[in-house]
Amino acid sequence: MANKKIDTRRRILEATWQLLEQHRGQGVQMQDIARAVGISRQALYLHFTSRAELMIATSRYVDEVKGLDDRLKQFQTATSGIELLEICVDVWGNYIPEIYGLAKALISTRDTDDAIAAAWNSSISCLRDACQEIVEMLWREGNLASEWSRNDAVDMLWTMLSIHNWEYLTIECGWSASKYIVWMKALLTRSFVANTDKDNRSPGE
Amino acid sequence: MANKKIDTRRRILEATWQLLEQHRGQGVQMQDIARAVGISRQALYLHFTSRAELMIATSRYVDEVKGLDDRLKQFQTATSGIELLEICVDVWGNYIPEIYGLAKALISTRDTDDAIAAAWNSSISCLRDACQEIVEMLWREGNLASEWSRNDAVDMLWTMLSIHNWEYLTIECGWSASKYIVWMKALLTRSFVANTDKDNRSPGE
DNA sequence: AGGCGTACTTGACATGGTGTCAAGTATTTG
DNA sequence: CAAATACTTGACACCATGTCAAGTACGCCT
Repeated sequence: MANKKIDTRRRILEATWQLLEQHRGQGVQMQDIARAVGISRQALYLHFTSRAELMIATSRYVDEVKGLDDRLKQFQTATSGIELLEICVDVWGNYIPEIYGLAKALISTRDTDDAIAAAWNSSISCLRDACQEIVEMLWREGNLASEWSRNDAVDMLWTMLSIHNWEYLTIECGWSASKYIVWMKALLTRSFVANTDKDNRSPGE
Repeated sequence: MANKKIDTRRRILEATWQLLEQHRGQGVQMQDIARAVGISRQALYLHFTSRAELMIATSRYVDEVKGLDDRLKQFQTATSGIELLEICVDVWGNYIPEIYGLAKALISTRDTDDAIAAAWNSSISCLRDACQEIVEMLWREGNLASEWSRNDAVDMLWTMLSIHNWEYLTIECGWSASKYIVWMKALLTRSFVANTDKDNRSPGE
């Protein structure tokens, strides 16, 4: 069958992902990946020209399999900016644990590899888009907290949702993934939404 | 003079810091440091047993020279939790640009080197302490936004002030250091302080 | 069955940065 | 003068990535 090569390629991608997740993106060598697949180290280079390319391909593979894009489509069910914000934190907060290792590996090498930096940016651009949508919707409703310009709000919201912040809270502070979701929602709602609960401030201020 | 070695050591630390800042903590090799000092690469090992030790020593040197600890002593002038929070963001926001390169270098190697991880942690522990103080003071005044437990608030506040967030906003989003300070203050005040401006909620809820 | 191509193996070797070692040198100090 | 100090130089080991050449195992086609 002509598909043997394609099949091996897939097994490499799968193994790479698994290993990265298991080791939180650190200390995974070409050696280890080859061993996990059951082929020689050199054979990896028959499928990917370099470690960087393998990483990028893995990122694309995971995008396909896990589909953050698709998940964010749940957005279409939202009827308000606040709801949009909450769905986004839900989706994102549930997504991160599945790709954390890979993400960490990409992030730590992007400083030295432009191709990886580009791959990473394109892979999370949909999060940035989501932030934009949220801010836009809040603003249209007059619910964007008054002090924020729309651009600044997008920047800040996007920064708040960075994987690093998830890492600090869950790994360093020991929060569970669901605790992260609950409190990140609370923080973002307080920070970006003008009218919370009974609290009725005039948007003028 | 018996101080020649000590003097060289100081020049190495200074050069290391300079180079790290210039290159944002990336791609600085032992080679480059030696060249900057005007000694041979091997001579570095007469002063520091490894790259990691040099990094740690540099971190301590910068701590001494720049003294985040001391700067945070301005805290004693604060009369309210809100003021404390604002001073903290001021001090921290003005401090980060001076140590960003070094911090980035430490952060990126701490995953693989326990000694560096420990050094980094101890070096920013005073920030964590400051967060604790702020939350404590807000809470005593009844100004800690009601939904937060004190521990969770400290975790979240500390996360918000991470260097990564500064990096995202200034380097990726192009914000100036002072814009960071202004908006980070705005965000944190909105997020953690119960009574902003004319808004007078009972602290009970 | 014979021949061919694909997918892989094996061993060797280049590269680049870190770290070590031994021998040598220049300057200072008692 | 002699010994100690601070450094130089050249060589080499280590480790992960990446390359190369020669060999092998297997399926497929006629």
